[in-house]
Amino acid sequence: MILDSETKAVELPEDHGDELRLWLRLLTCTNLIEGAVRSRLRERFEVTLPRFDLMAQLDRAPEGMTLSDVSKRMMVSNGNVTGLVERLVESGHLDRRTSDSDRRVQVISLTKVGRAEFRKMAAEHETWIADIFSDLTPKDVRELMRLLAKAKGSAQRSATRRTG
Amino acid sequence: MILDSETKAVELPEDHGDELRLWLRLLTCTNLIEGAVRSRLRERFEVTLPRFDLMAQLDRAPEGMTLSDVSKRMMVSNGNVTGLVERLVESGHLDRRTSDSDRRVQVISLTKVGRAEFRKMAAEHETWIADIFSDLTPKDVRELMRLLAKAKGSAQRSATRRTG
DNA sequence: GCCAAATACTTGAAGTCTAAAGAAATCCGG
DNA sequence: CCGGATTTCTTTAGACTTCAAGTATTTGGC
Repeated sequence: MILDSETKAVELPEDHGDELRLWLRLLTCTNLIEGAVRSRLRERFEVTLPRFDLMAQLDRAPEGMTLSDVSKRMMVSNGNVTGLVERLVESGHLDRRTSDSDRRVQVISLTKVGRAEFRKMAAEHETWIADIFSDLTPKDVRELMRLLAKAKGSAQRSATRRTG
Repeated sequence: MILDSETKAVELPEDHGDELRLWLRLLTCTNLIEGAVRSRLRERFEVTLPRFDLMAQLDRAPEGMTLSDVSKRMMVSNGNVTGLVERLVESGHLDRRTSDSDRRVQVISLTKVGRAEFRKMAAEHETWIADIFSDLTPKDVRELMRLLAKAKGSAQRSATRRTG
């Protein structure tokens, strides 16, 4: 057995328990925070997390974004964005117009009302996040940023290996 | 202004941008991995992530779990678990029985088929996760585990402060 | 024992999400 | 400039999710 393991003559089931535990912890951590943010958004502003996220994307793009861009940025399906935008246009938070140069493309942007509401929510949202992470030192934050960036890169390369 | 800032006589808007960026990175990282796992589960086993997660919980509890326990562990609502279990019982992966000691309680457990199928999926799942994190050194993994544990604790204390 | 409170679960309405198929417009090789 | 490939978006079916309200059961104070 030791020989096998050293020579790699046969594939023994390797132990990947640590990676699995890391993944579960990452997931738990994210779900915990996501749940807190979700319920606070609902309580304080009666808005859902997906709507807030969509508005956050648009707040950074004053000239608007196409649905495809939003879809990529938010890492959700195209069809999902269609419905989400539908409801936000309906409620007066978003404007939507067909691109002049390409009639397939829909460009969406925040309305004045939408932007004002988002800014109010975002300011408070930022304090929630700060409170949630308040036990972390600045060094912890930097270190987490660094390691998560590395993990993200690793995951992306893994995805590339899979799909080509 | 400097005086104000030092004496804390007035509340200036503090900069929590780092924490916000950390949260966004955490979310991106998790979504990326979750998406990869989701599509692989679908491709290889035609199973959804929530079903896999539920079976994973039950695999660790040979004697079964109550719906409430599952709900807490998975951090999802009770109503959600009801539907999820419904479909897995339907497909023959889960057994469900009413507790003898408390007729409000439903105890669910994996069927023989369900357990066998899960074990097969879990083995492969573990290799996916290992591949996704393969650029991380063992030290990176340990460090991430430590920092995420700290972040989790911080988030939990934050939630406690909010709800009492 | 009785009854209010708490607990465990289900149901219902609305929203979010995916994958897959379809419609419309553009692109591009010939 | 034609026609197939590609891109962008919508639609559809089915699953998942939350919250809130409702049902059944147990618990605990009296």
